[in-house]
Amino acid sequence: MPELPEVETVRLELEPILVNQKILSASLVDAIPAKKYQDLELAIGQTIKSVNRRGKFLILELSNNLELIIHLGMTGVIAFKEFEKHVRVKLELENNSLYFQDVRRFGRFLVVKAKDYKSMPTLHKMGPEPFSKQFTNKQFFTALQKSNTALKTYLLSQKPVAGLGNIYVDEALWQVKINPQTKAKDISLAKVKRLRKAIIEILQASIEAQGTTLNDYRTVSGEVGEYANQLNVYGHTGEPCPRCKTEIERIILGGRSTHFCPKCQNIN
DNA sequence: CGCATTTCCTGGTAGC
DNA sequence: TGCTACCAGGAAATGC
Repeated sequence: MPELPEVETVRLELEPILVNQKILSASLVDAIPAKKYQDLELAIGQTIKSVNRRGKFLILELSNNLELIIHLGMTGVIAFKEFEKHVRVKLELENNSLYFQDVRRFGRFLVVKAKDYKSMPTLHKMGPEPFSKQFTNKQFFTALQKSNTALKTYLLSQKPVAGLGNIYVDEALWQVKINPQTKAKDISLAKVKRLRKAIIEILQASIEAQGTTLNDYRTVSGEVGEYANQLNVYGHTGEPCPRCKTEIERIILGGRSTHFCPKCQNIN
């Protein structure tokens, strides 16, 4: 499930291939629901000026003050070769063709006016990038103070910081020994500082491993991400905690699988 | 408005 | 072999 490290891995591969290439055509194949594939015809004839990322969204800057927004959802994969099944978009470029595959249709591929994200509430209200100077201890603490929700659930909202999904939230909270059910506003400043640091370090380490492949995620060149080998709690239900050997528990929080060590991450 | 819950979607798999 | 039931989760939609 692509989160920030997986999307950044894809971005790093796309950037040198796409920048300064013109989009010659855009075709949709079984691209349903239509709402997730809007206005691609506006990209035809435009040149890709830059390949950026905001949280889990890829944002391709086009020459006519438009942006091509791509979200991989759960099963989105981008490549420069044909897929056998589940292709939704083909972009013909000058030097090659980009294909977007999405088995479960959670992904999006659409053109919007630059910086106009009103129709995309998550992107519109997204917190700072974790590697930016805007992501500070003060900002993070202030953001968390605003929410009465379980910390894990609030982190998944993308509001306090961008890019975290189910895997990296569980990993970061285990790293700093915070119970995922703790209310966001109850986290002390000292713990917020450690959590901020852990988030940055874990995301960085995963980018270096080209992300986490559990099932569908692939890099643009078709490789798997190797960070799955470094996960401590996600998907490790019933296995011993790498720190204290207590069995890792799995609960449902905000409708999502949540993995944690009941001893290390005891409610305080 | 905040927060909780439900919905979308399909392949893989467990159980029979 | 084939059927049903269930699970995975990011973001949007809906409900309260």
